[in-house]
Amino acid sequence: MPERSSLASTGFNSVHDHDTCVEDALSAAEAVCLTQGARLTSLRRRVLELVWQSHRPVGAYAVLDQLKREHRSAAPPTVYRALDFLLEQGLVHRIQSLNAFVGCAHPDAVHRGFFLICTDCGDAIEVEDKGVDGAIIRSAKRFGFDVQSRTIEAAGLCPGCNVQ
Amino acid sequence: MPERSSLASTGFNSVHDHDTCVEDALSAAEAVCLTQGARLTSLRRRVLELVWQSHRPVGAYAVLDQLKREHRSAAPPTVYRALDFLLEQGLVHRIQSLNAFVGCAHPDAVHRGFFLICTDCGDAIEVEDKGVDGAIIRSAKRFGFDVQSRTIEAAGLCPGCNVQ
DNA sequence: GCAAATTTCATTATATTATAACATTCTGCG
DNA sequence: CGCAGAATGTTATAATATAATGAAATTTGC
Repeated sequence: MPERSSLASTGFNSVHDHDTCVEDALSAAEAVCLTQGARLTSLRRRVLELVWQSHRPVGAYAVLDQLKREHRSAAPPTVYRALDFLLEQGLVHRIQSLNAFVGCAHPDAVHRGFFLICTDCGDAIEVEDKGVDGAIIRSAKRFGFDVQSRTIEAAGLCPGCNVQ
Repeated sequence: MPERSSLASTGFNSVHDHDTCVEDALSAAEAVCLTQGARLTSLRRRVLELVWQSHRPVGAYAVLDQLKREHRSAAPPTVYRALDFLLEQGLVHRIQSLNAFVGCAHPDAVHRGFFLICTDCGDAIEVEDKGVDGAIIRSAKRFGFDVQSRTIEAAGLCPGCNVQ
């Protein structure tokens, strides 16, 4: 049974303070929504913030548990609707192999990233790599397959957890 | 709501008869289990067969619905235990983006395949491509990340469904 | 400003996917 | 046979996600 309320941060890929990351992400989100004419309501903003409070992918119900503390009416649809909005805007990603969500590291740029997920500490980093995407597209083309979206997730050990 | 009992085949990548594929897969499964000293019981064999009766990924409960027709005591653990066994033996794969399962096209060989999943007809094909895997490994190495398993799934339109 | 239209959110219920826990049966083997 | 371990039966429940309906808030057009 996975723990459901671990929103603490570790961040094996941190280059700077995590709180700063979250602030940056929220600012970027405001900008994206302004550009798109999308409404980043306080509820949606708060959900984004909760997702961002960890480098780890967090489950919808872990977010819900947090949200309930300050928002009595919060229920599953509350969180799922907010997450759907954030997914649409490209502000969060879904990690299919974990049924969990993580803040998007590059919400303003078009990107085709993938995830490295540490099986030990649970942290996930989003990696940009045209090579991976290109290889998939080329491979698909050989079958006449028109790729529209990708799910690329690698599980393993991050440098911090991979001690000898 | 996805239909739960559509075990019919279409197979956009078929090079030969699908029934033959299933027979081949079952024979290969027997061989693999013999080699591994694993017990392909009639229940497990039947679950593998049900999974194979479609090129489409099938949900555990769709398999269960079928299984119940001939096996009154079948319950969720029945199917999940059989699927776990088949996954361990590399005889089926899990499609994370669909919470579904599909027969492995190459159960006897070590492989690092990925999936092309048609959003229209639902068919999935398993593609072998060292380039994709290599690109991921290289990318991970730059972060000092040790990759142990991958989930690579591309959704889009297969040639049959991608008509102009 | 104000009413209509639209979007967002609340609320309740339920669907879908997956596992826990323990009992029973089966199988291989000495 | 009779034991040990594996496989399956059985019941219950956990974890994830959505349906459906109505109320409230926000935007839009006038």
